[in-house]
Amino acid sequence: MSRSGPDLALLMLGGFRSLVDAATAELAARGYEDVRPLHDFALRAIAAGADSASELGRRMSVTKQAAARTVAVLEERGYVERNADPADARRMRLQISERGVTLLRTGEGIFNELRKQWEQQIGPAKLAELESILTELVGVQPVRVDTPGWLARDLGETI
Amino acid sequence: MSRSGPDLALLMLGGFRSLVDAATAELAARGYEDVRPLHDFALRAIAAGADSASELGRRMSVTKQAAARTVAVLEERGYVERNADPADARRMRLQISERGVTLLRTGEGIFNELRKQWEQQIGPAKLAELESILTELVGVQPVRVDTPGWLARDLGETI
DNA sequence: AGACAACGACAACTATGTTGTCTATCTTGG
DNA sequence: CCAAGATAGACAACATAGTTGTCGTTGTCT
Repeated sequence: MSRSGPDLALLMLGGFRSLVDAATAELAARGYEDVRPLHDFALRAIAAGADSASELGRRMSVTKQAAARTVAVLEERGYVERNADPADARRMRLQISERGVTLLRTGEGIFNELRKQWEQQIGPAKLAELESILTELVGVQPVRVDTPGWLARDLGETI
Repeated sequence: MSRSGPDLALLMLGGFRSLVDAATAELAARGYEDVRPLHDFALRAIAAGADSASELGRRMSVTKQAAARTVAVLEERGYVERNADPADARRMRLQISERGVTLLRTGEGIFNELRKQWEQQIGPAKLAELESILTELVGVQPVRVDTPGWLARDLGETI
């Protein structure tokens, strides 16, 4: 009780990490060893309509150069495809590959399983309350995921 | 309602970022422009008893080399002092400087203010509930802060 | 005394970000 | 209808984290 401000921040970081670490480890176990959380977020942004590197950069609040490099990695690993845009010769249209789609589905499934585990741990009412309070505080606007670094690391091994 | 697993993770990330971004910006405004969240965490670990680079590395779940570099930065910026340990010639004893102490105090105050803002926004009962639920889920064990990258970035400018 | 462990330093590498510059291409307004 | 400006993507240089591996010095323990 009477927790301090810093503790509150750390609690939320802990919750986030707890989920993301577990999800990353599980993804690795299912054969997606080359995926970092950052890649998942980028892929989601592409799925949500960021169909060019520059646009992806905007959505992730990152420079287009950084976005282009993330795209290059994703392409190299077979999660997205880049095709020339027939309507605009400057652009390379991004498309999620089949492998990318199954990755997204798998990731979503894993997160949902983790959420279910939490639900069993504390009960549906409390989980709903947690989500409701967080939503009230953080808002419903999309969270910025311009989150380089540890989000980008392979956390599975370090546990 | 019926939020998904990924959303839950993002909500907690959002909450954490919201606090940390605001705190970093406020610290910068108060004259601590060269401080990243990572530095604050490291300083707290040193204050909590990590009095050598290797020990700091252990506490932050990071290699001693990485810890030594963080220490070097903190020393360069005047937040910690390194003195030869009279009892062990291999070690450099870490001590938080006066400036470091005031930084820690200031940071703590800012986080507490932010927490108070949240309290006013949603009411003390809900905040207590939030903390209680998170504690139940995340546990009381210290959260690992081996969090390179965006935690280390100067988030104040990018808002 | 000798074997082993630990501290801190150095070097090389990875991953992600940034700014700045450049070319090619689109768009728009006089 | 063409010149000026905006935008897409690429390249290069650099910053800030992290990692592994190696090494010399110093403690510790049998």
